[in-house]
Amino acid sequence: MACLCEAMAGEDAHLSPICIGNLWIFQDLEKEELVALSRDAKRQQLEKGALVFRQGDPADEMFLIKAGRIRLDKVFEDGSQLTLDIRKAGDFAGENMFAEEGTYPVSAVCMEDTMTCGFTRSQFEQAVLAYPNVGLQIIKTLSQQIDQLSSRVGSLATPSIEDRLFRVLSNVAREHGKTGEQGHVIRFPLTHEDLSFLTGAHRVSITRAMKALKDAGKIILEDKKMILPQLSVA
Amino acid sequence: MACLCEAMAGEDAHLSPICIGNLWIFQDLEKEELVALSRDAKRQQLEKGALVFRQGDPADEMFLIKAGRIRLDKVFEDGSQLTLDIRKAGDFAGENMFAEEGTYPVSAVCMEDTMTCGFTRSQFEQAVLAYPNVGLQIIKTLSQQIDQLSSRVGSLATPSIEDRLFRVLSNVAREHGKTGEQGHVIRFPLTHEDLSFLTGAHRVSITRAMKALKDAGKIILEDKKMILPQLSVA
DNA sequence: GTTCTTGTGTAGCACCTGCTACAACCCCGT
DNA sequence: ACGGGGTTGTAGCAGGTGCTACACAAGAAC
Repeated sequence: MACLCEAMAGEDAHLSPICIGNLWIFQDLEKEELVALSRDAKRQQLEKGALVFRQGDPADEMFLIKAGRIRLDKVFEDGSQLTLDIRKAGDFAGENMFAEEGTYPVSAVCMEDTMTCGFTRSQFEQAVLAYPNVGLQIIKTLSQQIDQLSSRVGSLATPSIEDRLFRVLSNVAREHGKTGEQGHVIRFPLTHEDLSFLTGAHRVSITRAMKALKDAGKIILEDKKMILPQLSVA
Repeated sequence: MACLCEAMAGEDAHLSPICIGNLWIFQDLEKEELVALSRDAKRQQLEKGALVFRQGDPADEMFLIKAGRIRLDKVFEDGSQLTLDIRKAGDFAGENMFAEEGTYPVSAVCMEDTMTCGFTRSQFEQAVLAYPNVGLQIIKTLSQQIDQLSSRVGSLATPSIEDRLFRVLSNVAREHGKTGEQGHVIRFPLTHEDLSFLTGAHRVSITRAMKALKDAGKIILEDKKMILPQLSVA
């Protein structure tokens, strides 16, 4: 099935091969349904730094990331900020719309130029009711997210910043990294400030910990890439 | 509908009013279906300290907590231990069985004498396929869990133990507490060791932080209950 | 090139936390 | 009443972390 996104983005865009048309979640939908969903989906092109949605906004839409990378930031009552997750092309953002409450608990910030494909809650609910297997697929996806979040909770509970940082980097590498000869490789830049929001640690402490990890050989910096040699097994 | 659990547990048991028969998740099931599910469900009575399931065990069953309280513990590669969540009567445990992998990522420990009602993955999948709305309900539940976990990630990112502890207690109070005149009240005992596993902090640091919170008037200890006065609004 | 911005590295200090050790306490069963 | 196990509280020390301030490097904009 032809993907409308390609037509919109142009030929030069690096789109995720995953389109609503061939997305595994919708594998059981009938052709007419797919066409309908695909037609109604709202495409959006956003450049680096733009917000897909803002924490506190009413949540009635969910986004498939066609290209780019999105950071999920949460600001707490005391003003502290934290990055809960980083999503890549093929992932979702805004799945919180399933909950009844109706506001996004985080802000979605584009870390790169990004293209999204949006669906409303009602579109999804109709799809689930018509094709129960769609529901099962989503349930599995959400379960996996819970697993990831649990592991993230574990990372943050580590007292030592160095260990904490390494765990966070390992998670990022597993999610976004490609497995090279030397281990997992993170191919996009993460500033020390980014990492401080991911670990909940002070920026300067990150610099210290990074130096320690480099000296210990646990990470290798090349160009703008980061290599985690010890992660080859996991 | 009569609840088979009551017959099993006896009249004196303090059961959750929520039974598989009247559980909101299954509100749309036909009577025969309910009877079938209810009949096939495996009841289990466990005393304090017992394990419902163990981290690493193959996960093909999910448990509705009829009575009691269950702690979800995770042990990490480095040996450190952490309590990810506390579930009460009416909640689920083991929803990770939805993910494909097939092993529980945590251990479920009974904090009190507990009664559970177990369902297998296939039972659930059949129910979802037959009654799509069941799938929607589960999706919403899982979404809410993701929200909770996110807030937990935020709690653990706080550098100050005192703040971290207070956030953790607030979460527990919101989940398990009853709203009294003075604010939220936690009615079951939590040892400092329990709290250290919940916050990822040293036991002695918990004692220090508890003292500070008491002195600051943020928490009040009475008998075995804990009162959070400032949480009246949230 | 120059300037501005953003990111990185270093230094030093106050404070907090982890850790060990031990004392006091409470509850429970004998 | 008397132990005994588990829980809570106190003390002191070493080390790590947060924080501020500043110097330096890299890259973008002009």
